[in-house]
Amino acid sequence: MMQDAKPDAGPGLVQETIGVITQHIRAHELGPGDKLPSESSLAKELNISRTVVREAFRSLAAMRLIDLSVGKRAKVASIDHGAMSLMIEHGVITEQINVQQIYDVRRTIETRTVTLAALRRSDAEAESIMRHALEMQAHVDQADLVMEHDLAFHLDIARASRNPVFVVIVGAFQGVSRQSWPIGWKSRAPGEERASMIATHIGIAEAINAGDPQRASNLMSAHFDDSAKALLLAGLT
Amino acid sequence: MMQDAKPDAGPGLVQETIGVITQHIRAHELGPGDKLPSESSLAKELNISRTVVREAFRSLAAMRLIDLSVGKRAKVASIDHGAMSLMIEHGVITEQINVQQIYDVRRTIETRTVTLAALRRSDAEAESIMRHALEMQAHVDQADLVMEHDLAFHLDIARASRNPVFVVIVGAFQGVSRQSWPIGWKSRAPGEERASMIATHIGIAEAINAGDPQRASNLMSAHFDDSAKALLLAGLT
DNA sequence: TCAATAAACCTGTCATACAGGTTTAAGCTA
DNA sequence: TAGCTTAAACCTGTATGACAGGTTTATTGA
Repeated sequence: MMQDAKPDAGPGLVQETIGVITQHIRAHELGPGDKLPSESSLAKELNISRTVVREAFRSLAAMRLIDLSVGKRAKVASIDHGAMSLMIEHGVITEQINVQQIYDVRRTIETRTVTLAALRRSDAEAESIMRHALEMQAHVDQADLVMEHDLAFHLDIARASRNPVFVVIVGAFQGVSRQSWPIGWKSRAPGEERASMIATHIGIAEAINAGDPQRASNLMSAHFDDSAKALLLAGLT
Repeated sequence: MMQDAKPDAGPGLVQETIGVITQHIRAHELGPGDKLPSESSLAKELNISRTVVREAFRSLAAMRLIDLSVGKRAKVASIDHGAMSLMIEHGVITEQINVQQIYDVRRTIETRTVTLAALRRSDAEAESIMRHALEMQAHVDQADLVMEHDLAFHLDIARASRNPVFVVIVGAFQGVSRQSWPIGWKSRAPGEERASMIATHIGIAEAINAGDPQRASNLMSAHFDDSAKALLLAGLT
């Protein structure tokens, strides 16, 4: 099926094996859910040890290109933001990225997703988005609930954009957002300021429901201006 | 230093070990270049086999959170688009993402990077961007050269935005762009159409150099409209 | 003091083994 | 013969031990 991997010192056997596997997916036009060869069969075929194949599989699983589970064969995976989440978190932890930069990216992406959502959303999507906004309002006293519905709100909007790349990117930022969110929340005074922040979410949901991309986009942009400012006031560079 | 990993069947030893290592980076505030414990010492410390530690290291290396090299200890890595490139490519190959969707994301991101570049670029950056545009013009007969300078042009603009997240995202799309670029190029008639496409790049470079974010952004947006249309005409969904 | 050399350490790969989980095949029953 | 049960075959997760190089550290000799 596939040729032997050359015993090349350069990239390393594992790296080459990763290449062989991705090539295999390409060549056989595998899609999500399709099964890959077993570790042992690959090892025999490529004349390498199972150790190497395993490390290649692990690498691909780390990038979420394949799914592993015990006893069963590896499967081609659906796209998912898990790996990208970790990368972003790592960038923040090692101080290569700061929170303001993330908010700039989020604003850029999400003013687009909200525009597309207003144009393309299904009725069910519009309703789900609105529901999250209303839940935020209903539980304004429970920060954790507000946060979860806030995150779900933004992710649902990305989904309604019908572009999976936006979904992945928005999802990828949720990990770090979970950490900075409480800071922004605390920096807003209970009462007026918090209510206004939630009102903006409801306004966005209404604009999406009304199919008004311009208004949705303006509100989203204002929301991010506001959030970035709140974090800045709280001392988050 | 760290506690034993519980023999939990749930996430698996490797997954847990990945957690331990990222926690270690966090706890010790390690930055890019800092060294991690050796495989054997980690294995002994966590009472697990070196096999497990190795697979955890490989996973982190696949996500580009750490760098491995033979003989030397693993180091914390700088952010880099390698893993995200593979993820995107995988999404395209498995038909979970199409080229038009990628162009929408690129347009969204790059109308922002070009705006920031016009505001923040150093003189050296403005010059480098312009140079790539001029090289495209100078080698209009050699498609591969035009493409490489085109890609470098866009990446340099992202760098000039001074936001590493944009750089990673733009870089991540270059892999797939390399595959669709020739299609778009061929769909443009030699002479007028190709010259006009390159002229747009020069116009963008000029706008960045002139510090005119509005014009830069408009030109970039027009460029992506044009490119997406060219690919559509060539039959690329 | 400094440079050459040896020792200690480290990663990459291999072979083997075994405990479970999963799929497949065989066999048995009705 | 159809359907269910059970055993065999297969597969992944983890452990152990081994050895070839590459790298760092310590030693030694001038």
